[in-house]
This record gives sequence, C-alpha cells and structure tokens, in this order.
Amino acid sequence: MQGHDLGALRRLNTVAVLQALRAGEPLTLSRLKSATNLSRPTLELALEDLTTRGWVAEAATGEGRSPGRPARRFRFRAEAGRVAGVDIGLHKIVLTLADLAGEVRATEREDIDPAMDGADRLDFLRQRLRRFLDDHAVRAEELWAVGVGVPGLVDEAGRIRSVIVPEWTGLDLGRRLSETFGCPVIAENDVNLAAVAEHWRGAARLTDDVACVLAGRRAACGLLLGGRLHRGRRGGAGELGSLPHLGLASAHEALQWQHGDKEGESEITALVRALESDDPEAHAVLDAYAARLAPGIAALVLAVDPDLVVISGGVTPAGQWLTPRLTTHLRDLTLHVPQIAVSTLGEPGVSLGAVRTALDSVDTILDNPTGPLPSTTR
Amino acid sequence: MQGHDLGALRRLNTVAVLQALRAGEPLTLSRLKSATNLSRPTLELALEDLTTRGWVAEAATGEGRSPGRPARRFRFRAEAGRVAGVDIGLHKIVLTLADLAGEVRATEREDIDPAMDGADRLDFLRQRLRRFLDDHAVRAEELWAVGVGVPGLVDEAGRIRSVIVPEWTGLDLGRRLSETFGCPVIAENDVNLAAVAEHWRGAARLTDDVACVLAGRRAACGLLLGGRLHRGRRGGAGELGSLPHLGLASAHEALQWQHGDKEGESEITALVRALESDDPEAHAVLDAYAARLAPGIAALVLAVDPDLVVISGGVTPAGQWLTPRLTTHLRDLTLHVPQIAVSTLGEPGVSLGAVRTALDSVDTILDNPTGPLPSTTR
DNA sequence: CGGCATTATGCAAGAGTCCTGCATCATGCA
DNA sequence: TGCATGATGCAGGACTCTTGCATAATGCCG
Repeated sequence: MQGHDLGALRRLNTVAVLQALRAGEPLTLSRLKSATNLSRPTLELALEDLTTRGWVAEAATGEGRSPGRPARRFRFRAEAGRVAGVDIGLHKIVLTLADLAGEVRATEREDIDPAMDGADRLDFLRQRLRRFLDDHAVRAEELWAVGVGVPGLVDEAGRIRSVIVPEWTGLDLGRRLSETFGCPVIAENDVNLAAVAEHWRGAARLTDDVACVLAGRRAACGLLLGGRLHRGRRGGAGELGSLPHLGLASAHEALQWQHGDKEGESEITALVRALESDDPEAHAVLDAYAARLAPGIAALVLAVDPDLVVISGGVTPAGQWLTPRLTTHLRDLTLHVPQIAVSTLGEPGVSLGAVRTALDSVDTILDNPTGPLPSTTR
Repeated sequence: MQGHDLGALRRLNTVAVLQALRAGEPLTLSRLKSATNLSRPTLELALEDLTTRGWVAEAATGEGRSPGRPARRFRFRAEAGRVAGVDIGLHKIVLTLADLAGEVRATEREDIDPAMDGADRLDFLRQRLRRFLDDHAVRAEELWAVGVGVPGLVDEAGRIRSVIVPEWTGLDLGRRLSETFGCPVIAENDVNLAAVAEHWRGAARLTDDVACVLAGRRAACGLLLGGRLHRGRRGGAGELGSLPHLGLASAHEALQWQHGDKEGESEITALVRALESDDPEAHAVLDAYAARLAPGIAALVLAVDPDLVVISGGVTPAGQWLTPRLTTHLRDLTLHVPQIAVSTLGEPGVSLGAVRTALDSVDTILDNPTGPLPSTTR
C-alpha cells in the first residue's frame, strides 16, 4: 500500500468520473455528483481534463423532461478507440471488432482447413486480422488491445499448450502478435473466454461463480470464481477430461445421430429436429449423453460449488432438452444441484470474451494511479 | 468507484503508514518515507494522529549502527487489542489468543464428549471462550474480533450446515456469539481455516492457489484461490467426498492399523512407528490409502489446478511417507502433478486460521476510507 | 406575454493537504 | 575540537477540494 499525492488524488477522481460515464448513458453534472460524491467545480475540472484528452465529449441535451434550465450532458467517447477479439479454433476463425464501450461494430467468420499446420495457421491469423482491421478502417493508433482465444491451455506467462494445434505448444502468441499489431495482445484458453463472455453479456450475468462447460467433440470447462477468471497453475483448471473415473473425454460418443434426412444437414441439427418432433430415440440418445456428462460435471460442482453451470459448445442447440436431464442425473451425484443454463451467446461467445479481455487490458492502463492520465490519441 | 476528498486522502495516507508499520519491524521516518512515498512532514502528522489514537508508539532507538543523529523509531502497537480464534470440533475445542499483529499469546485445548448435543455444545463454547478471555485478562473493549472454525459448511450469510453436529444446521453462530462477546464473530468451515492458516504461516506461504486436504476420518478440502478463500455457493466447495465414483468418503477404511503394541497409543502413532522401522506391511497400508485418496485429489487438481496441495488432518504424522506415494498415484491420473506438502501447523492450524480471519475482519474497519480512523480505545 | 419555481452554471473565497527547502540539532569519527 | 552525516523543526508555496452566493436558462401557470 502506497501513499498518495495531491496529484494522485486528482487522477483518482478523474478516473472515477470516467468510470461513472463509462458505465452507460450520458450523465449530467448532478448525476455525476451523486455517482462520485464530488463537488461540481471538481467535476467540471475533471471533465475539462477528460475532454481535452479525448475521453469525454458533451452529448446532446436530453429531452427536457424536468423543469428548470436544461443540464449539459457528458458521454464517454467509446469511438475513441477500438479493441478486437479473435477466436481461432481448429475449424474456424471468428473476428470481432468493438469500441471502448464494448459495443460490437463488426463480426466476421471463416472456415479453416483443420489440417492447416501451426506455422501456416499463425500466418493466417495475422493476415486475416490485418485485413479485418483494414476493411473497417481501423488505424494502428486506434487499436488499443486484442484478445485471442485459442484451443489449448495458456499459462500465466502466456505460453500455449495445445493438443489440437500441437505445433503451437510453447508459443507465446500474445507477444508475437503484439509486435505485429503494436498493442497488447492477450492469448487465453477459448473455454475460459466463453465463461468470461457469458458472465459479461450472456447467461451468467447475475452471478460471480460460474463454470462454463464446453460440451461437444471436446470436453473442457472455464471457471470464473469471485467474478475473476481462475486459470490455475499453467492454465489447467477445469480440465476434467483426463480423469478416466469420470469418463468425460468419451462422453461425446453417446451423441451419435445418423438419422439425418436432409442432405448437408449437420448431426446436431438433425437431432434437434428429431427432439422437436418428440422422437423417443432422440430423447434416449440425449439422456445417455447427459448420463455420461454427469459424473464429470458433478466432480466440478463438488470441487468449486458454482452458482451456475453454463452449457456451451456443439450441443447448445439441444440445450433446452439437455439441461433437465442433466439436472436429474446430477441429483444422484451431488449434494446441491446448481442452476444449469444454456449458453445464450453460442459460437460468437469466445470472440466476445476475447473482446472483454482486451477491454480489461485497457482498464489496467487507466487504473494505474501513477503517471499522467493517457490521451486517446497516442 | 467513488471520488475522494482531501479528508479521505489524509485517511488513506494515514492507513498506508499504519500498514507499513504493521508489516513488521519498527521503522524510522526515512524508512517510512521510502515505503510510502510520502514526505516527512506528512509522515509526522500521520504518526502524531496514529499515536493519539493508540495505534502507534515510539520504540526505543535501535543500535546506532549508522553515523549521524540517531533516528526515532515507530512501531505498531500490537498490544492495543486482542483477537481470538476458536476451533470447535466433534472431539475437542482449541482456543487461541493473539494480538493485533497476529502474534499468539496463549493457546488452550480441551477434549469434548463427542455425544454432547448442539445446544450444550454452544453453551460450552461460550463458557470456555469467556473463561479463556478472563484467564488472560482480556477486557471486553480490548477484544476486536473472534473467528470460529466449525465442522460443517458455512454459507455466505453465516448459516451452518453440518452432519457432524446436526443440531447446528441453520444456526447463525457468528451473530449469536457476537451478541455475547460484543465484537464481530466470524464462523467458517474448519478445513477452509486450515487452508487460510497454511497460507499465512504454514506450508503454503509461497503460493496463492492452494488446496488443503483434510485426510483422516473425515475427507474434505479447503480452497484458497488467488489468495482468497473460495467458499462456493453455500460454502460447499471442495466437498468431493460425496461423489461415489471417486471413493473419497471411504478412503479412511484402508488406513486400519491394529498392530499397536503399547497401551493407550493411537492408531496413527503406532503406524508411524511401524513406518519408521520400515515395516513392509505398514508401507502397504499407507500405499493402499494413497491409492484410494488419489482419484478424489486428482478430480480436485484437474478442476482447480492448484499450485500446491497440503495434506492435513489425522494422517499428518505419516505425511512424509504419504506424499511420495500420493504423487506416484496422481501421476497416472492427472496431466500435471502439483506440489504436495504436509501441513506444518498440525492440529492448531484451524484455530490459527480463525485468528487470521478475525484479523481480516479488523482490517476491513481500517480499509474503509469513509468515516474517521478509529481509536484503539473504543 | 410575464412572473415564478426550478434547475444549471459562473465565480470567488476559504479551508485543508501536500511538498520543497533551509537552518538547526545530535551523533560518530578523525 | 572540527567535520561529515543523517535527523529534526519550521516556514513558504502550490495544489486540490468544498461551500456559498449571484446569475442564467427553461417550463409552468395565470
């Protein structure tokens, strides 16, 4: 714990004003006053400072609902910068562009040849992100941070360990890309990012202890405990797939469904259609899958006792039928069955979590009380 | 995030000075200056304030090693208050008295009749704590907080759920006792407190992600993640005992050892003696126990991936033989075998963790930036 | 259309906190 | 005894926050 200077006090107060404005709607001085407990002259000075640095602008006066002189309103200049979120999996890449308020400005998805090797994949990622930024006229100095979700574990130092893209094991993807794009790039396990996203804007907004279970070809889990991502030593938290007693790794075998009538229809879509028409065989398949998933989830629930388990991944479309079955099976295995919800974000969740991680990295710049408040034009 | 006025700044700085002194040795003004980044006049004002409020006193000047005028030295008045830690189990009660620096001043242990019911047990706890405080001349206004470890889960609201003392289920022990003793009383699961204690002063001082496994008649686990206690919804984190796939609840059956020669010697003491004399049968028993413990610990390790697993509870005396066997068995079950250590605190660990929890509760009073800095004489 | 209540804004005065810098004091060493 | 070294005492100055009053702009009502 450090002592604070008068200058630090002012910086602290200025950031407090900025945070209040970032939270949402444009605010008048009166509202800022009650939000920050600061006096009006102090607020005016802080706002002037923030305005010259490009963080804040005066908004149009709101509709004059109240009597009296209309108040000026100030807003956070979300357009002052951009962050990007990338989800690079085995089969696809998803790119998301957002402003500093986290508002999504553009999204793009493209299939990848699963056979593409690690080096080509890195080049591909670089090239597509570069093109994506160019397409949306993002200048280098506008880009504040990038988050990247990868299919593998990422340790605290940023090094990857992946069985899906084995050549990336040992790679410090963040450092490599940050050299290319001239801003912080944070690599993170994709399931962890899905958990972050569900907590931010998905099914887990109301709780701070969430386990996000990826159920599909892969079985993995992201943990958000106390509102913060829990990685564990070397990023291995939630990797229950490898314990044979629980049979999580092979659970997907129970999800076979070859009854697709229509050409080109995916297995899960066909299964969902069968479920919708109350096909008893389809329900039996889903129940068997739930039964094989249950011990692994039970171990997770007993270990960390989350408020909520979010089911995401390939089975998401069948989620509404899966959750009650899962609840039934869990009742036999755990003391307390947690709430179970289906991902509301689906596939774009990972790249949205990557955006959130990038925004967190921007926040650390602002939270640092020493040094001057940065400007938006760097 | 709130704005701060000049008064809050001063309070912030004063607390920073106090924290610097709390950390350890008495400090001179120069050392405080480098520790807090504050100027000398500011430090002097803060120290005067802290002195009149009773938090700080001038210490004897250290041995004049350096040239120049000898500097005054200031120290935290740890004797300005007391906190107590209690561990009430099925078979025993342990009481610990400490000063505000966490220095232990007294400890007491007493057996309890395991058949004692919930109501009598609460009275017993009250009476023994009262007597313990009287014996050591702790006046009511000197006692700042009490921590209590109980054999059961404690939810966020402070309510207990226990199978060991079933009558306590639903009890808000903290509120009840705080009315009796006139200070905050925090109830917490005993294994959680063991984890806190090992992190504070035991085997887990160097790491912030720790699982503390209670191995003995009971099987339970306390989790400290990111340096903070992780309770989970309703305090159920780490309760892997109930999952039959892992067989943790019945593991203790493998630990039978009836070969005690000496009268009155406990089972574990006899086993340790046999291990010391390289009795192959004793080693086989321990190996079988490790094998039955391993799947549960593996599930925990895969779920949260801690840096360190601390083994505590009844088997602690045999820990040095248990840990290598456990490591061997875990190697087959997990990707990464974490470090495994034996509790260095043993049985008093829980009450020491209770002391730490009580001290944390004192800290929250100091950390609150609004309102005046409290005095030690309330 | 004009007065009134209501709310926002401009400006100055006042109080509080922190830092810098110089002179002074106390000790160890030559 | 003189000197270097580091601690202490005491202003002066700079900065920040708050309070309070006068003024400006709007909606409402007569």
